[in-house]
Amino acid sequence: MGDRTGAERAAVSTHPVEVVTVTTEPTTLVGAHAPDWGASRLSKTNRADEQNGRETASAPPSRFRPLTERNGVTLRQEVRDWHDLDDAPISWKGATDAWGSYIRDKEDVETVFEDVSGNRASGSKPHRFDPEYADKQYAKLKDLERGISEEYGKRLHTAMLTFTASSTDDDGRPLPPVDHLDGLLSSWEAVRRALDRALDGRRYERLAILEPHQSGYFHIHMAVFVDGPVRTSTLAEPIEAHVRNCDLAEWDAHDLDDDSTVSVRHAGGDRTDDDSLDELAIYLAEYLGTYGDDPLDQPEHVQAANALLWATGRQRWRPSNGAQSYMATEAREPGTDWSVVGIEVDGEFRPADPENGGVDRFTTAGLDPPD
DNA sequence: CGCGTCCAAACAACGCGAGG
DNA sequence: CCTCGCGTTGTTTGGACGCG
Repeated sequence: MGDRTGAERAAVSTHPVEVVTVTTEPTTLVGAHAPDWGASRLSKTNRADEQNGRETASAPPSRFRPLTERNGVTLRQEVRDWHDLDDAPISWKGATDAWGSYIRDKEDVETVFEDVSGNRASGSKPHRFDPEYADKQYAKLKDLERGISEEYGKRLHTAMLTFTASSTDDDGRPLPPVDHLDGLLSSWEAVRRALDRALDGRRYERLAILEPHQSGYFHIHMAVFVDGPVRTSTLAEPIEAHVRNCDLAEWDAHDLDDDSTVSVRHAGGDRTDDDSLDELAIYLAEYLGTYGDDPLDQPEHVQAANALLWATGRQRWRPSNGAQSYMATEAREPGTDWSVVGIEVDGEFRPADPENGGVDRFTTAGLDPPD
């Protein structure tokens, strides 16, 4: 990883002027002047151009679809099509590029802070696409494994459920990716309810995660941890609920006899059974940190999928509350006496922009007639 | 009664900001 | 590196309820 970072830094150092410029306007970038930055920052997109230049030739048609064709979808300002009079979104490919710019700007800002200030002011918090964040998630996953296996002991059974949705319309045309994602999740309430009722009276936790397919479209993997034995037929109920309630879900993609749809394992049976849990960890870890330190080094379809999460604000991990408590990282002791810094607040301090609490968004409109 | 949705409260995530 | 706060959005949860 040191090599990659080194090469990256070297690349950055060849454009010192641009880097300095960036630090002066990190807020402008995501603020009111966002419409301009696509054009004014072409010089900054060198790395992306290299990658996209390679990918463009083989870019699937889906990348040229708009993010959504529906009204009332709230997305980041960065993926707004400012050339359109209506509030329409840009293409999937454009959104992926915008996501890449966002990632790159974060890196640049952090780097320059260290260079200029000299007093190690250190960069901002890592965003959720940073490998550091992925490391934390992986650590949390291991905490979940350990905690739940200790708690359930030999009774622990694990299951993996897979939920998919067709990424093409009736004519075989690739769907707008946000519409596909929303469609995929449209059955979520029913699925969760079905699972809860199917396992009524039994103790269980779950962790669902959105994972990109090779196409860049998402599917859902749900790990279920049950205190006691479970039949596959029991866990087929949430699958059935999904197919019933998700318009894009087809039965042929949810074969209940297929191990990839529903698989149950008795994790606590034998002595050398940590395999199944490790299998789960490895399985999920494939999408966490295996592509190196740089989010922009990840495969194109992973970046495209991340761009969707970024544009929509969707969260990738969907743990049950109980699972979440197992994943809680080292709760801070309230009794610890550490010298209280106490920011100079007492009502005096106010943020520069109290109006927006984080991300600028817009809502699509005028795309098609409402039902 | 099975199934699905609607709702509100509570919690967590996320992106921003600041300090030592 | 660590620690905070703030504001908005996303998600879980369980009760309630409508429907066939």
